Amino acid sequence: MEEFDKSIDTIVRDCIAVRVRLLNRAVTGLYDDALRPLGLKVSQLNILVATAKLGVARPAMVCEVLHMDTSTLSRNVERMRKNGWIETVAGDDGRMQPFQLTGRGKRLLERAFPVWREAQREALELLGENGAAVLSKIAGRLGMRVK
Amino acid sequence: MEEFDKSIDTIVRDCIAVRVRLLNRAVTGLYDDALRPLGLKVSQLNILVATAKLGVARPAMVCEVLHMDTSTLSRNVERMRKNGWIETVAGDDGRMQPFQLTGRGKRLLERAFPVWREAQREALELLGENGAAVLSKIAGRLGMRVK
DNA sequence: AGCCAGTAGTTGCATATACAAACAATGCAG
DNA sequence: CTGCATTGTTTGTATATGCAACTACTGGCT
Repeated sequence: MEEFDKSIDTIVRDCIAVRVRLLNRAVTGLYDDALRPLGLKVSQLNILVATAKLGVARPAMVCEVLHMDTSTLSRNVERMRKNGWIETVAGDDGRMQPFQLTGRGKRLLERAFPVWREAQREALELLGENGAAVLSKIAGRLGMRVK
Repeated sequence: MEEFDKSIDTIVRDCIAVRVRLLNRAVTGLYDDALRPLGLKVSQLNILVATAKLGVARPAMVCEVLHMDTSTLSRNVERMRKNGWIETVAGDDGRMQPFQLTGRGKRLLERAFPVWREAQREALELLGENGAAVLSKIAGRLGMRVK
């Protein structure tokens, strides 16, 4: 077999990025489908949850926890602010743009919880208990610790 | 503790989507960083590899293997066609838009291979042998089989 | 006070992603 | 052989994502 074909087969057989991205599309779709009736996407749910957990959240904090680019979050926050789910609050340092949940955002989260649980059940079925455990360990390795 | 806070903690502690998406960002970044000097993104590499493997690829086939929306692929293909990496070929069925690698696309893939290997090494370090094995099993469960 | 390096966020640009709707070609039912 | 359901792809629209460049603010150094 040609050298080229060997390389291709290696990538097809082993590439971690292909699999992670595939899994991401599948799992994201699972949650997005479930949340669609609420007009919410799982990406936004993640941010709402992080905000709820933090009380008053600063963009840099959320980005660090979620390994997300600040520009990505910036636009997400803007959309969610427009939706009335979060509101910016004044901070002592003028550079910061801290934000927190609104009452409406909190009510949305309450409605989202049972929906999330069902999607979570399906995702767990896909990954298996072991898969979920391994995933948690890897995520922890990436510094995802939310106390 | 309030019911609301319990729900939030449950999501923070267990949510599979958060972790999968976090891992996706981290791993995609790893490969994208490595491939940047080639002007190539890992998403495009995936498609080039699939195309190389298939010889003549039809959008629907690639989408099925990668669990990707056809519209997503459509735009990717268009970009890569503009870059001269792939070319559309005539098919017997007029609805289909089959495509294949160009010489230039093949040469790009050849140059990409050693770069991929290095990113793959880093990704493997992040996931661990066990993590990679578990991931493969899950991906297989999603129907990712490329013979 | 005034400059400047560092820090926090936002904006410009490009790609990635998906749902829904439009489009195009096929093939079958009558 | 004509209408129509089916199939394969593209387009419209919206969100997600990240790099690079920019803006805004702070705090220290002089």
